[in-house]
Amino acid sequence: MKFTLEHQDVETRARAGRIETAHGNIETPIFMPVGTAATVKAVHQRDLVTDVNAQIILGNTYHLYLRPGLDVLQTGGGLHKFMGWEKPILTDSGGYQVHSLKTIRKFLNDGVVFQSHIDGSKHTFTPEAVIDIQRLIGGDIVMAFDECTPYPCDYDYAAQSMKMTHNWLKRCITRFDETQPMYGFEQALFPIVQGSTFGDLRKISAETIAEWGRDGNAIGGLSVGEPAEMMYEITQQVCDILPKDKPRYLMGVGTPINILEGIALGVDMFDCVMPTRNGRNGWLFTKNGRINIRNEKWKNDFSAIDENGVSFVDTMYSKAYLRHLFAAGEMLGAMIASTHNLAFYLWLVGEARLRIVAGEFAQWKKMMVAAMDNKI
RNA sequence: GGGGGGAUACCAGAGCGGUCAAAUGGGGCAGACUGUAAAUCUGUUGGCUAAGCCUUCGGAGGUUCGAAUCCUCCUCCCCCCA
Repeated sequence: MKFTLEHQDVETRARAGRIETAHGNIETPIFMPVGTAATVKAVHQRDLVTDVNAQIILGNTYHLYLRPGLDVLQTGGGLHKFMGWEKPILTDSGGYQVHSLKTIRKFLNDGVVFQSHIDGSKHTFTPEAVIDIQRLIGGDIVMAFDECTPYPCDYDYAAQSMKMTHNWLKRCITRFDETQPMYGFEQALFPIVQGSTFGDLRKISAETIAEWGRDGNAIGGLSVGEPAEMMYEITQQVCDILPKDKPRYLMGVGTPINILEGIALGVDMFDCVMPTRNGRNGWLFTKNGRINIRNEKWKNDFSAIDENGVSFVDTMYSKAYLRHLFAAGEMLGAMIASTHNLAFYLWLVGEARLRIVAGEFAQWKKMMVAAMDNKI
């Protein structure tokens, strides 16, 4: 994997770059649709390419390990082949499940045991196992095993958790470097900065992660409920420590405004379930703010879903029609909304890139944040 | 012609003397959602000058301290037998 920094904004820390992978290039800043279980929910792989303009998507170690399982994935030739997706894939390690499945997991001395949310069976995830699984899944970028700490989080817990994540990282790197990819193309391992909301811990963690000199670096443990300003503050602090010549990935972020702010702080990669999950729940993101398409006010509004939208669904269907689909519980509603939201997110980061290159990012960002910061 | 059952809020449907402005679903309205245990979850759903009051359980009258609940008549629906 190779990262080239192409433009550095002068007014902000924003940058434009290019990541080269075996499955094609990624122009940064980029948003990566989340496809946990070998599907970006409610969106065809074809539409992700032709309409959403996705350049890379996510998969999830924990979920894919449980279903379809490693045998199927290996026999199917890895995740790309299995799901019919030829562009890059990043797999999350299961570190987020350590956080979100806290009621059905326990820490062990050398990892975590999960009780499957599907059938209750027990499965042990060590750093080594997580690397082995990600080798088998075959993502272009794989993530180190970490604990995504909750918010709020007391200092002692955060410090201890950070130490554990650093320890796990060392073991992940050892395992990664002593094993080979299984499908004939290169994989890259990204470590993850933790430290919760504590500046001194974040500093230690960012420096520790930077020293490993991996192909890219991630910031985890944010967007878990803390105020946005706190998230920005930590992101800035960490970005200033992480190497400039490697991509920076802010995990799990966020709203369109979060993403613009993140770009301004020097983040290159983002992912979030919001465009798809909120889309399935009737929430649309637009340049002028967000709308809840289920609201009665759209009942007789036959105007395009998004007159200025870049997706084919935006002008093909009306608000009244989309509202009807949600009211009727028709699955096409979720598909249209998800496609729209993802296309908007990808447009947003693509436009940000153009503005960075043109030297007008700061001004454009200010205008966009003001325009999007409301409910229509 | 004879016998029986029933009418409850937007819909369906509990309740069968006071603890009933009335269970529960559905529908309606609104909200939440940030490395996906989510096509999920939550709130709300008679009115008002709102810790109280007013009008509601097919219609009219009655019994009772008190009626959606008991009685009488009326209207309308459904089932069974001829």
